[in-house]
Amino acid sequence: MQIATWNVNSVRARLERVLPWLEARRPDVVCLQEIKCQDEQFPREPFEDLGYQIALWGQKTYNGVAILSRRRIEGVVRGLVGDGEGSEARAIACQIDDFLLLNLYVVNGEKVGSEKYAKKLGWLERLERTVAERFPSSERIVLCGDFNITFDDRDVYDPAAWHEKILCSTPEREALGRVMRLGLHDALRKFDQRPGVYTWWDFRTKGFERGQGLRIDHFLLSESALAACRGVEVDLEARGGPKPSDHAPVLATF
DNA sequence: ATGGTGGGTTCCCCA
Repeated sequence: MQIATWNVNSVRARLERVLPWLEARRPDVVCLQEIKCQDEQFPREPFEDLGYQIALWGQKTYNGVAILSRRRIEGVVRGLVGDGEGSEARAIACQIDDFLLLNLYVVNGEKVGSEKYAKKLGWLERLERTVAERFPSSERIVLCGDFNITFDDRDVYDPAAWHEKILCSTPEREALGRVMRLGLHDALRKFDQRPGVYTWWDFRTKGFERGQGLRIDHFLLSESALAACRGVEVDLEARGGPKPSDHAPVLATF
């Protein structure tokens, strides 16, 4: 079983990259973030034609998350504990086989100390409550998506330049750490301890062309899921070529 | 220190 996560930065704008990629890689499950469309605007047919069921929580213009699965999707839950009417579409959960899956698009936070930064920390607190209440660590838990947080300097191309900047600040890392402490493990680090594994590169600075990226897309697994995990791979090829997303897909094999 | 690009919307926001 292979599960992928990919911030596609608009599913409609990315169709010509995502569909051939699905045909080539054929992952069983794909968690998409930033689909940037409402439910009724989601291009269902081409995915269904490839054999995928779809669970989604769309939103106009911003955010939006979707789960594609070749295996039966059960028990779909949108949002986090404490989400109200009008909450942003940033989280969707379901069960597939014996995996409890939570697909996340964490608030970016813009700038340390900003209003959006405070919102990010508040959202992460609700993520912590959600995992504590709905994702018992005794189960096979898979949290994946765009966390918009690096774990440590190995995830950052220029740690000095990014020191205490957004995506790298101590309060963000500690907030994510409190989620991890509920019994989750950073799956990539089971297989690769080296610095320089990145999943996102800024368009504006031509980050990918310069090899300047950050690792902010993660697979966080409970103990039993981690034990079943056989590998985690970033597909760099998908970040190159015409009209790419600014994120590469990450695949976990079980 | 600033702005660069890219996506979606609507005359600008978000990343």
